[in-house]
Amino acid sequence: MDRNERLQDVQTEIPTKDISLTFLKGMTVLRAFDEDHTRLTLAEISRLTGIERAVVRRLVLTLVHLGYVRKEENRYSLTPHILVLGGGFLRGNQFGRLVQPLLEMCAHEVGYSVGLAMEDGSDAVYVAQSSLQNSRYTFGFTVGSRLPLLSTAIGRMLLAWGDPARTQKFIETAPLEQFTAETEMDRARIAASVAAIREAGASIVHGEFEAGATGLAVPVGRLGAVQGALGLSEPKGELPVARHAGVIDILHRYAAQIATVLH
Amino acid sequence: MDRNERLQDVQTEIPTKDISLTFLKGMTVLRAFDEDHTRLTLAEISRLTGIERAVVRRLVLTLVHLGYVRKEENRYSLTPHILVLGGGFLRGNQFGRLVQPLLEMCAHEVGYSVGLAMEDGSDAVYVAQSSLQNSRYTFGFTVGSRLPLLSTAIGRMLLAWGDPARTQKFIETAPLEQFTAETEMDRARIAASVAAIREAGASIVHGEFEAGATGLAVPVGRLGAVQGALGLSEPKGELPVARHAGVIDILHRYAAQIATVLH
DNA sequence: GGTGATTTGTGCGGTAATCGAACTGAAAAA
DNA sequence: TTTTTCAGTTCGATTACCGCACAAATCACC
Repeated sequence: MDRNERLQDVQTEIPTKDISLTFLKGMTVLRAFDEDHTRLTLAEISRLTGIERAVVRRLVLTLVHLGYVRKEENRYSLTPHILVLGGGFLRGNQFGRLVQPLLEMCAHEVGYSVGLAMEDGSDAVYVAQSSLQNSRYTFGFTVGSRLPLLSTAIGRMLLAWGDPARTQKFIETAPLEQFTAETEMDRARIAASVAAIREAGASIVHGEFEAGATGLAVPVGRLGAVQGALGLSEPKGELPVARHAGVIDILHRYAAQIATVLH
Repeated sequence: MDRNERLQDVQTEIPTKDISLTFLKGMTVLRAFDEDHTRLTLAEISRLTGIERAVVRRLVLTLVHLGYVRKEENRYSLTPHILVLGGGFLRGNQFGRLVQPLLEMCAHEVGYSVGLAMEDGSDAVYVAQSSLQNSRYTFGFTVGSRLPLLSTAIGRMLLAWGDPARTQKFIETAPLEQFTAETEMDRARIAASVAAIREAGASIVHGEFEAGATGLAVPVGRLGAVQGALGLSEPKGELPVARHAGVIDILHRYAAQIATVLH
C-alpha cells in the first residue's frame, strides 16, 4: 500500500521542467514490478501506477520489446535481463573483482555474513554481500535490498558519517516506521544514538528492524564523505557483547581496504 | 564499439507498433551506463546512443529526478538505486532466501565458487553466485554479468536443455566471437558439443572464454523447460579430470533442489 | 591573450507521437 | 444466465516532444 501510493505520486506531482513525462511513466511501470508483485496484468499495473491502461499497455510492450519483461498468458513479469542494468554499475565500481573478495575474507574472519550498503535517498541499499558457507540460514537480503536508515545499524552508521546538516534534517522529518516492539520511535533518542555512533566510529543496534537480531556496522570512507557502511547481522543474540569490540576491529580493518578500492 | 552499435540500432530500427519511442530512448540512455562507461557527459551519451543531445539531456534529467543517476560536475553516473530494480526480481523469485543458501552449501561441498545463470536473449546472465571465503581470487563476475551462450559451459548447458529448434537456429546464426585461441569457431562442432552435453546431462568446456579456465555446468529444470544452469569455473586447471564426475554429481543434487525452489 | 573546439543550457515553432475515451470480444466470476 | 474484469484496437484531439539554432561557459593549445 505504502509503495503503491509512492508510485501514484509520480502522476500528480508537479512536473519539474525538462522532465520527460513519457519516460517517467515508463519507469513507474517498471518499478511496479517488485518483491510483492512479480506477475502482473495490465489492469493491475494501471491501478498500481495510476496510469491509463492503454498507456500502460504500450509502455509494457516497449519493455517486452527490450527484453526486460516477458508475457506469459496475460500476466507480465520481469526477466533476468533487468539485472544487467545493475551489473554495469557493480562491475564499473569494481565490486565484483575487488570488493567481493574482501567481503568474503572479512566474513571468514568474523564468522558472520557481512554486507556493504550505500545510501540511496531515504534508504540504504545493499551493493555487495558475502555469506556463510555452512549455514542454512539467511536473512533473505540480496544485492538491491533496501534497509531503513533510521532503524538499522548500517543505516545509522551512514547517517552518522554523512553530511551533518542533511542527517539532522533527515532524523527530524523522515517518515518513521515501527518494525518491531523495540523500534525506537523517539526522534530525539535516535539523534542521540547517531551522535554516539559518530563518536564511537561504529554502530550497534539491537532488534529495531528484525526482532531479536543485532546489527553491527562501521563506516567506509572519511567522515562527511561516507561511501558506504560495512556491517553484519547476527540473528539470535549468540554473539556475546564481549566480542563486539573484536568484531568491530576486524570490520574497521576491511572497511579501510574497501575505501581505498572504491577510488 | 560493439555495444555502442547495438545502442544505435534502437534509433534506426523500424518501430514495431505500440512501442513508446520516448520510453525506448530513455532506456537506451540508461543502458549507455555500463561497465566501461561509468561517468558520462551529455555529449558522450548523445554520441553513444545516437540520440539528439537536447533529448538526452531531458531524459538524463528525468533519471536524476528519479534517483537513478547523479550529477557530479558535468558528468553523470549511476547511483546504487539502479540495483533496487533487480532486487525486486531477485527476492520475488526467492533467490535471497532459498537459492542463495543452497549455492553456499554447494560451493562448500565442491570446494569452488558456484554460480546460477539464466538465459537472456543471446546471453546467459548470472542471477546468483556463491563465493570462496578463503581465496583472494575472483573472476570478477557479479549478479548481472553476461556470458556468451556459445562459448561457455553454462551457456551450452542452457542451449542443450532448451527448446531444440531455437537452439539449432541460434547455433547456426548467432554471432560468434573469438575470445581465446581455443574458442571453437566451427558451428558444426559447437552443435556436436551441445548434442553431447544434452546426452550427458552435464557440460564441460575448457578455455574457450577465459584462457586456461575450465567450466562445469549442469541444468536446472526439465529438458525443454530449462530454468537455468548451475556451474563453476576453475581457473588454473588444478581440478583433476578424475574429479569432474564427482563434482558434477554434487551439482546435479543441488540443481534438483534449486529447481523445486524456483516453483 | 587569443582562438577554436569542447561543453551545457535555453527558447520556440512545427509536428509527430502520445494520449484517452469508447467500443469489441473474450474470459472469468457470481 | 448476468456481471465483472480483462486485453486489444481504433481514432480524433492535443500536447508533449523534437530538434534546430543561439548563447554562454570551459578548456586546450598555440
